[in-house]
Amino acid sequence: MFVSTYESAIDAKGRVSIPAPFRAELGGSSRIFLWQALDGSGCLEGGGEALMAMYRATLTRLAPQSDVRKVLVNRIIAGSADLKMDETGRIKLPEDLCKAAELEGRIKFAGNMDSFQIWNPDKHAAYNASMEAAAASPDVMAAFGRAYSEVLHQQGAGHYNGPKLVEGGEG
Amino acid sequence: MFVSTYESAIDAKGRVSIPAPFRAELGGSSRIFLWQALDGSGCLEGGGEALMAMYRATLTRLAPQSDVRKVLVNRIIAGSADLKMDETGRIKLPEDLCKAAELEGRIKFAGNMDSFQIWNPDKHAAYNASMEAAAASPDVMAAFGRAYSEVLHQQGAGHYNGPKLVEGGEG
DNA sequence: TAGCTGCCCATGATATTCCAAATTTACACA
DNA sequence: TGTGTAAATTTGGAATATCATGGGCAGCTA
Repeated sequence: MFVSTYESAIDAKGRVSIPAPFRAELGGSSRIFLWQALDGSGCLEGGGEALMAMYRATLTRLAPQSDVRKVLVNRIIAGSADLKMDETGRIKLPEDLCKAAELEGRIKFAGNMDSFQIWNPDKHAAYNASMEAAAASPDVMAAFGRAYSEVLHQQGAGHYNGPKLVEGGEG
Repeated sequence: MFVSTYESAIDAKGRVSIPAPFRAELGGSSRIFLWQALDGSGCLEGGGEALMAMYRATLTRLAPQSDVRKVLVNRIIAGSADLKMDETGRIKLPEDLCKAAELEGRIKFAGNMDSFQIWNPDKHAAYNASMEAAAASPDVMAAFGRAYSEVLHQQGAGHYNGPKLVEGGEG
């Protein structure tokens, strides 16, 4: 799982180092997909072959000529850059994606569970601030609590059954 | 899987280079099929032998004299150009398909999972814009979220059971 | 014979790979 | 707890390979 936030820099050639913990999450593959986040937040979203395989399976479930599928295929499949990390774990960010997300100089990598995000640092700070404010809302915590309970029931017949649930990965 | 979007040019002889990543996706075969997209979007759709084999199997499942089968055979089988890439990965676009899709000068190759599309750049930009607007719709994200959950459930029997869910493939 | 087509090579631009230095982080030992 | 050593990671830059594209030539077709 992609966790935590890291800062990195774009060098003169447009290359950026993927944070080492995120690289480990890619499972040895050096292929990375990047696209503009669908929510209009202005960041890029990215993942590896595993995520793209999941998305492919997801999109295949949607009706072939449906508007929803067309939109998602356009944004995620056609809209993705298909990149390859070099030996030292760097990728070259495509010009158009940099422009779309206003990336220049330094950038932020933010974990997003199955995927990660790439942010303009200023935008990320603003986003963080809005999230911090929203987190105080009782609705948020209530929804979280309900979902958490459901998962507990589903997994262990109502009881927590070990650290495996949250640790997730091997070393 | 055909992913990402690439730009290419039609040269004086009517030739276009297939983007190298798409060539790789054709699995060594130099045979390419091209036809007008069925959805009326005005682009061409194309693929290799693998896709055509899938289509053949699909069409064979339909009742022999059914209208549906006739229509699809007419559009996809009879309507296809059967092209061969040269040594440098180029094909010659047939006149009629160029005219139908208004291709001239520069064109766009857009990945479409199992197939790819060929677009007039202006039309593609307009299509992208409409897709981007539609992507913001809550309905689209909701449909995507539901389908994604279903895939997760299918793979993990409804509970989170470690990183396998996102690793998905072989190493 | 003229035009089209397929095949070949040349070339510039771009991207990828490789090498090496600098910085940071982790670890062991005092 | 502080310090030194080792490892890993992040950088910078250059060499190399790949790719898109233009043009030439021979053979086929009309």
